[in-house]
Amino acid sequence: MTNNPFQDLKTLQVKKGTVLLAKGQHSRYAYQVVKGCLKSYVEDEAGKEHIVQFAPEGWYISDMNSFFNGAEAAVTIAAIEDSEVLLMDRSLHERAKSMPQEDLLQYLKITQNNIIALNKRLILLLSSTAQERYLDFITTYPSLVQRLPLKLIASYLGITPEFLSRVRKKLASK
Amino acid sequence: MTNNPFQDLKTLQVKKGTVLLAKGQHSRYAYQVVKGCLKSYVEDEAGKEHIVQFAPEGWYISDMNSFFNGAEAAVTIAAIEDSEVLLMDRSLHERAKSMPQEDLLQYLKITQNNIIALNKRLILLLSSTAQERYLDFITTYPSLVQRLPLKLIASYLGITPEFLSRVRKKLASK
DNA sequence: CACATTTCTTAAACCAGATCAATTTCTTAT
DNA sequence: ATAAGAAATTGATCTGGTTTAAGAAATGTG
Repeated sequence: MTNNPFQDLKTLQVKKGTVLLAKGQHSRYAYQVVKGCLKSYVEDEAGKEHIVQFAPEGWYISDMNSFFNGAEAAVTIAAIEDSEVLLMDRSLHERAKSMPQEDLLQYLKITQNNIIALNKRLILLLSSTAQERYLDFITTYPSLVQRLPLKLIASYLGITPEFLSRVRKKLASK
Repeated sequence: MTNNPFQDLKTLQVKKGTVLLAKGQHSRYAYQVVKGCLKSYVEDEAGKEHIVQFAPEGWYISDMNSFFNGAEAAVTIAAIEDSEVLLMDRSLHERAKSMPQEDLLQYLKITQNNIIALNKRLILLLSSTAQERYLDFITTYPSLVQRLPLKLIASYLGITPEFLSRVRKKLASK
């Protein structure tokens, strides 16, 4: 995002694997990724990780319910590459109240795009097979396919790495 | 929602089954439900219906990508009960640009709550069994459980009516 | 009221995707 | 370079949920 409505942000360098927000914590920050890539995820009872979101360069990531409403974070946010992130403090969000109209509208726009993306993902999960979701992923996020380990993509798609491997094999044989 | 930022809305009475927005159309309106209940859904290749959202009294429903960005609607919106809805015209949304700060913030808040709910649903779909999702549904939307046919709830949960029936039988036997 | 239509349930066969376990790449650090 | 761990593939087996089909219960409608 050029022309960021939040100008006075602190930069943070994090190593791959660093946890920026752990489930259950109260989130003080939202993160904008300048370089590298973050993920947010939940763990089920069996300890299996399910990826909610990837955030490569230019993307925001946070636990919105925690960041906006002070709730306990439902997700964990961690770096999957060495990354550089901008910290957007809750107080900055509070300051939205006194933000210029134009910045507020841009903020609103970002939020709306977020909803649109979430809705698309929801529809895919509800109505498509694993193969269809994978095909959508590689066309929607071609650069991420190159970059991310397949097991993370599988987790995002809601399938096991083993099954993704089979899906890919089947696609390759065509 | 009390204190609606959009005051000058037109009311519409619709019979059960009425389609307010069909997939592929350009959505002119977002709908606020005053009475009754709407649904938005997609159909897969097999013609099976998958419910994206229910909108009972007080809820908003629209195809955001169509409403905000003029895209073709991905979902169909229809009444599942005789309903009364408020029409929020695109032009009203455009007028956000000249909206008082306070109204814009309220608008933003609604949008953020929407994201939070979508995220919760996504996490449930990714990490829970059909039974867990049903249990969450009956605690989160107890009034809808009374009111809606089970086959619609099954569609919302991402399972077949037959399997929901089995889940309920299993739960009842405890 | 009776009849039609839709909804809900039950059961058996079936399938997409999971699990478990072993093997083969691919990374990464030393 | 090489060792060691992590990622990816493959095969065998299993399971949560689907499909198909049929009957039972509820709901609407002339």
